[in-house]
Amino acid sequence: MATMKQVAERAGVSTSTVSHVINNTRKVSNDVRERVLAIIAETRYIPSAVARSLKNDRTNTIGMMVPNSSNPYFAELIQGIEDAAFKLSYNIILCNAYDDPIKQAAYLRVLLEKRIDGLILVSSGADAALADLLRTANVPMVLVDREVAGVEADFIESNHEEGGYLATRYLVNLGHRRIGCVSGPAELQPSRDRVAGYRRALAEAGIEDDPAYLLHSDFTSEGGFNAFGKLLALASPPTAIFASNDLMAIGGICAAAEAKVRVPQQLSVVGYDDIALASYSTPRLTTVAQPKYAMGEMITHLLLERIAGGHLPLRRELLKTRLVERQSTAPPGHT
Amino acid sequence: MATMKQVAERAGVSTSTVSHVINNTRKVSNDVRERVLAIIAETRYIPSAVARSLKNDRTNTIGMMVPNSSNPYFAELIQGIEDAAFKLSYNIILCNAYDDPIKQAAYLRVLLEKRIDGLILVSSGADAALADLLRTANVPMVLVDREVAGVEADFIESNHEEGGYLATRYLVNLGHRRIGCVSGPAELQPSRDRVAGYRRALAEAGIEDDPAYLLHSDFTSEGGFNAFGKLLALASPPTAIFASNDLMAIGGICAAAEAKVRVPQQLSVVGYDDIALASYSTPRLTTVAQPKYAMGEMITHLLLERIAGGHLPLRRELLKTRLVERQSTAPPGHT
DNA sequence: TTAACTGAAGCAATCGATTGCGCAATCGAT
DNA sequence: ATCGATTGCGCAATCGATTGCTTCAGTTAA
Repeated sequence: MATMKQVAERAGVSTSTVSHVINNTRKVSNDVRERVLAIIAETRYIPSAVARSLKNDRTNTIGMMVPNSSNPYFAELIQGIEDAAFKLSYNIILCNAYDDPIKQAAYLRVLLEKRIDGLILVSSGADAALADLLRTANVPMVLVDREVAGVEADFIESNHEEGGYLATRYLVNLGHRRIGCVSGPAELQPSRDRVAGYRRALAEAGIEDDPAYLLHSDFTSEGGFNAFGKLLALASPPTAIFASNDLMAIGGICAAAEAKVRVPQQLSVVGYDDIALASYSTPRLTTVAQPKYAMGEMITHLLLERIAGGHLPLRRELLKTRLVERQSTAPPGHT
Repeated sequence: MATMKQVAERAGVSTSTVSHVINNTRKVSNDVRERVLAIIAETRYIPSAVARSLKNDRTNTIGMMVPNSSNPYFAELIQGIEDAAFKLSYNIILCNAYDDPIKQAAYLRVLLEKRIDGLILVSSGADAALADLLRTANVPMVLVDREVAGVEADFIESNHEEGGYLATRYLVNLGHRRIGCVSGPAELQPSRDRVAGYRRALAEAGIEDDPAYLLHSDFTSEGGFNAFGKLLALASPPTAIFASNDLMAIGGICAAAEAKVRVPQQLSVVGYDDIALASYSTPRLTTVAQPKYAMGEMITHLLLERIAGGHLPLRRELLKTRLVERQSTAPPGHT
């Protein structure tokens, strides 16, 4: 691979000049500029970002740590982020922590060695050491969905409580009284928030909340399948279920079908996230939409502001959710 | 951020020594080693991978270009790759080209500037310039699923023709004669291969293949929805449809439901890819499984061999597919 | 006692860019 | 013709590691 020095020699100029024609950073005579460009084309020279980064102390790279990019929610979120980043000429290094704090810490270390300019973290859990590392690394950072104890940083999430509330209230308004909830892992704050919203809607409707109707599961279709199976096997099963994400809802609908329970006629289901597939699953899924793409853009812009520096106050964004009515819900007893 | 030089000074040794204790690359007395390690811990020194890369000419980073990581097929493939890479201490820079050759070229350029050690490319189309760039960049590379004209590189894909054949033969064996096919974009070789397999199975069964039964669409659930809608609106609609990926199959099942066509009783559907959700969609989707995770591992290992160098012969791997029978298929006219 | 070794650690060049400083040539004005 | 201003470029230090070569002190053998 050609280097700038070689280009300079062949063009009979100094490396400064080559550098300046590449970066348009000071006036170069047309004559020389064209000569240099010709040599660059001829030698197929490609500047080294690593050398540049060493000098500049910027890599134009941002690290993105997520629990699992196979979850469409994260996949779609990543898209928004990556799109926005691309426009601003930043690249994304993607890391899947698989909800494993050890793996997360290992990745984080690598990201810091690679001198990422900023970090987007959807945490898979963190101990004191991690928080300490994060704090002293002093890398611009935005936290998404899950806060990290002991770390102060910009934080973005959608309003999970409101989402849970909207979903449940919708079911209540349809006339349901026996409303189950399949929540995500109990230790995750978003799960808890959604459950809180669920409870608020129940309370508001004067419905006593039956602990048997609340199950925790992981955020997978398999988890949803199993949890729905349990709820439907109850002596007095719910007539509606709020699932904490669309994957679980879809898995749950499968469980219902196998239990010969028809959705939405005998069981209404509301999901969460509004992944692309929700519009085309069978039946089309009523769900709480998180503005994923917009979130992705906002996350990116927030992070880049942080990177740009200045002493901005800590930000905390709570984005609105929205109920999308489709066909997995109906009044109870409907046929 | 502390530098190695600062660590060296505080420990009263030279940077060489610090470097050697960090990398375990030559003997250092216990005395000195411990002193250095103590200073490293105290100053929270983190070595700079960018400086190291400049010297070493290796970044331990591999670039991954895919059309769209929101497609669960790619998302799951990426997981396999990322997992394997992590174990071998490589990181992935993820790039979504969105089937846009311009964007792909722009990304590629950036990846080359960043001096990735290797490239995994699921191409979104390439012109001569791109092929030229790829060839002269001379970066270790493995192509996945889609070849690039004018570029010689290792190539991995699953046996799409066989997959199409397996799916269709299965439908034939169930007794179907009117079998539709919703293929992916016509310009993609995997789409064409799957269609070829479909045709082979039809021919083998002595079924004339009706051009009206073959539709092309993009690889999304929306595309599948629309295409199925058209097939079902035919005067003599198919009793079974082979969809070229699971997203399209799921979207198609939604279209069937809205057309009051019951799956599998009135319409059998076979998908392709076996994404995680296929097991839990309604009905559970019969599909052709691609060994995504294994492919991901193989891709990674192949690429790392390439990176390690030596003049290995060009490789070309065609992985076996497998039909997974679930509940979206049944004999025709079945009730 | 001395020459030959061995073990431990330092020196300094190097990787490929960026950029402040300085120099020479040309220009315009008087 | 002279002088200050302007234009166009080159020199060389620098970013933070890695590593071949050297040096120095302490051992061992003769």
